[in-house]
Amino acid sequence: MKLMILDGNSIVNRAFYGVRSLNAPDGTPTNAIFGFLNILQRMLDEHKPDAVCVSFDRREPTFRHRAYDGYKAQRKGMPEELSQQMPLLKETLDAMGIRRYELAGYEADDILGTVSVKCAAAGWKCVVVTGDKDSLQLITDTTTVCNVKTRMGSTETINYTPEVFREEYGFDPPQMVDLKALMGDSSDNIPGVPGIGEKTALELVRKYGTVENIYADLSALDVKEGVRKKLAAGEESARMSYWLATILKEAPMDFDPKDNRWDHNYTDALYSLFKRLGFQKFIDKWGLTESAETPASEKAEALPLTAIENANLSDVLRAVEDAKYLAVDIHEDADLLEFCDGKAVYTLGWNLARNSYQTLLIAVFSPEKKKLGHNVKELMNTLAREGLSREGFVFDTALAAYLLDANESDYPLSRVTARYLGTESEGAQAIYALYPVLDQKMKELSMDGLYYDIELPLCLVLSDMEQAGFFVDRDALYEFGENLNGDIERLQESIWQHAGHNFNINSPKQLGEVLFEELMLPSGKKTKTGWSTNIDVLEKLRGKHPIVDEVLEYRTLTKLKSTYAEGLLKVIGEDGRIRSSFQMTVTATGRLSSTEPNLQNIPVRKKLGAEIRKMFVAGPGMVLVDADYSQIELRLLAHISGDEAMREAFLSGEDFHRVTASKVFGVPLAEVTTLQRSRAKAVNFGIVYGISAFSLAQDIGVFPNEAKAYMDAYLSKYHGVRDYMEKIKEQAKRDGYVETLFHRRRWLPELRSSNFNVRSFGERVALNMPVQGTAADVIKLAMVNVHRRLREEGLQARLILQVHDELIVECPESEAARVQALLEQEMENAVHYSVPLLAEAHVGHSWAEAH
DNA sequence: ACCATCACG
DNA sequence: ACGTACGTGATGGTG
Repeated sequence: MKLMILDGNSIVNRAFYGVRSLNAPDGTPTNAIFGFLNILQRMLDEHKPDAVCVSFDRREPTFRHRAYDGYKAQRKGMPEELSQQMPLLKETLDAMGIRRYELAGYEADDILGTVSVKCAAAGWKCVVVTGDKDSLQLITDTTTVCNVKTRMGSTETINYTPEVFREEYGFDPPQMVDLKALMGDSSDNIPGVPGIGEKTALELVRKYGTVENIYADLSALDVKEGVRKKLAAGEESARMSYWLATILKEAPMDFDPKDNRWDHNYTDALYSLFKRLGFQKFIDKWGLTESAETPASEKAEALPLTAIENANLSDVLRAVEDAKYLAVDIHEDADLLEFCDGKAVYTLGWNLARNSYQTLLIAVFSPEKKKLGHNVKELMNTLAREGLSREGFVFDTALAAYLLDANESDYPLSRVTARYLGTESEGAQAIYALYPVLDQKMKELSMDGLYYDIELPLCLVLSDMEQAGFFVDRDALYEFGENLNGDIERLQESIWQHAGHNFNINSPKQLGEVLFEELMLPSGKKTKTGWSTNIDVLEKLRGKHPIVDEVLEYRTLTKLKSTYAEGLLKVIGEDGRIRSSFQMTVTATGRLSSTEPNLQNIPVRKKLGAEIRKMFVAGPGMVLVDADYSQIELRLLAHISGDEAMREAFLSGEDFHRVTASKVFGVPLAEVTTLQRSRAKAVNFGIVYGISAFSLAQDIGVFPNEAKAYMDAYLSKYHGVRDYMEKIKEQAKRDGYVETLFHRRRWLPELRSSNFNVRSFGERVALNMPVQGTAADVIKLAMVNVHRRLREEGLQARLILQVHDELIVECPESEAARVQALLEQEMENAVHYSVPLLAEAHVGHSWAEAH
């Protein structure tokens, strides 16, 4: 027999921070309950226990508080959003028939300890489910501890048996107490020994076993003097911590595992409770049915479904005519057209619709008819292929969901409804129901301007760009690829010769073996799944062996051959144009991305690669106009931070990297050397990314202390930037998100991580996102304005590509000068900030020429 | 499916 | 003491 006990407080906390923003239809937050149930379900599936129960902390002080004033003194109360979910969670467990245990004066941990011992006495196995490491001390042959981690939305578990524990820690489970006694635990306010961190504590426990042994004879320990001193000074604290960290196994409670037997014995109340919470997912999954007492008003309202094929067409047309707005859903793969006017859902096969229902389609997709969609840009592409109008879209539910949380990997309708309606539904009715909810949220978060004036109008701009495509000189590209063959083969032969045998040079594994084991090249240190052979490593090996240069060149050439020559040739259309797809809901910062193919990473930095851009050309009789922003991110940083020195540098019109170099190196502007300028440039970029001195050093090839001196000089000259860096991190920690000047938001769950690296990453993102994101907002706005003006002014010019700070327009030669001016004007005047934005446009027949 | 690598801003 | 720059996508190798 097996009993599973969950550490209620610990799991609900994990759930709260792991699942964001979920509300019941009445607005009550439900994310913690939802997450808890997901974890519970997973644990039930995984462990298949015969009995289940949950332990909770109580508010009253415990025996530990009474004995030690500092204990959890600084424990923060739960966030309001979580504490209001606790009674509902308990109600849910009651309705599920799962027992709860709480004990005044004791913690949930003590209940876990006591229950695990009572299970053992009764001959039961016990599984303790918790998100904390403390309970690992309870592991025995009959008690396993299942540690639950939520990592950015997904849940991972580790089942600790005594063997697994020993493997990871190098000592036995009860010694967890000794470890905590030495290292302490800041979240529980267990002090440990001042000055002793995790590393040292682990080492001590592995070597000496217990606190008792360590203090039996301090002088006999084989440790550094400093450690011995800290141990001596901290003895009292260590003994107190030992006691605080020890989980009690004989809390005064009546407990018999038999009383907790559970086999999906839900009560009637569960259905109506889940209805109230909007947990349709669990109602469906667990096959819950309505009990007699559920009020009729709470039933889900499925609108009547009309199959248009069998209906009176004039009735349908009248409904379309009368509708204030229509939610529209097209699935070409499933051959389905569906729309909803709030009163009924109408369906029709898409192929049938496009072949035999033109009148209806024209009515539904007339520019005047207000429409809602999910992924409107895709919908527009479908309509464009049918020659239908793409105007009149007033809402895109996927786009709104992306603005509300840009961290999701994608936004299927079912996920969006689950999150914002609490019911997992799909189709036109779901889109219709989402509209008022998401529109309201846009306004609440002040995103309505960004949403309605930029993102939504951008759908049509991007749809046009995707339709247009970029003309490519197919023959030249083919020849370029073929011309690489000779060199690639020559390099391959020579590399094999050096190695003394044939091997796959494209395999980092095989290459690593050749370089570092056979040729015994030095400093093959970087490892993860083997030797690292990336460009940084190889650059350092230059000159040590002729094979190195050859491998680097081989890599360059094969990259060009496979990704660019062969890769692009595969996707050139019959008309000689390449049509990329621009993704609006992918990046966390608000940038676009480009796929199938990616036209935002066409080579330019190296000479040979840049050849490729000569093959991206204007169509016959046309030219390209290419405009890019000059240092838009640094200009925005100057504006956002309000740094006076940085603003002045831009206003002066001088070369900004040169000015920076002059400040950092303390030399007159005219005396700045090329090297100084390039280092200052690296610092400028690094600052935008939230760099460390170490990485800057790595980047520019100086010692870290020198890099640090540069950064210190930089931040003292641009002290507004330093203040901004502090301020934004503070704000991000307080609010849990950062935003752009247009209120585009990025949530930063990383800042709450207990992992140093994850947290540091969150801080760098907090610095970078407002800058990178605002630049994305600005160019998107410029695109919308450019697109509108080109049409208003009756030009044939068309936007065909955006590369983050660059726009490319294709137009008849006769329009070139006008388009050039128009682009510069719209890009520079998209916004007016305290630092001017500069854009420069060039005309040419190829991308290389116009850039 | 995941990693390593490398192309871009 | 940690481990070392933000944001993407395509490719080839590997298990």
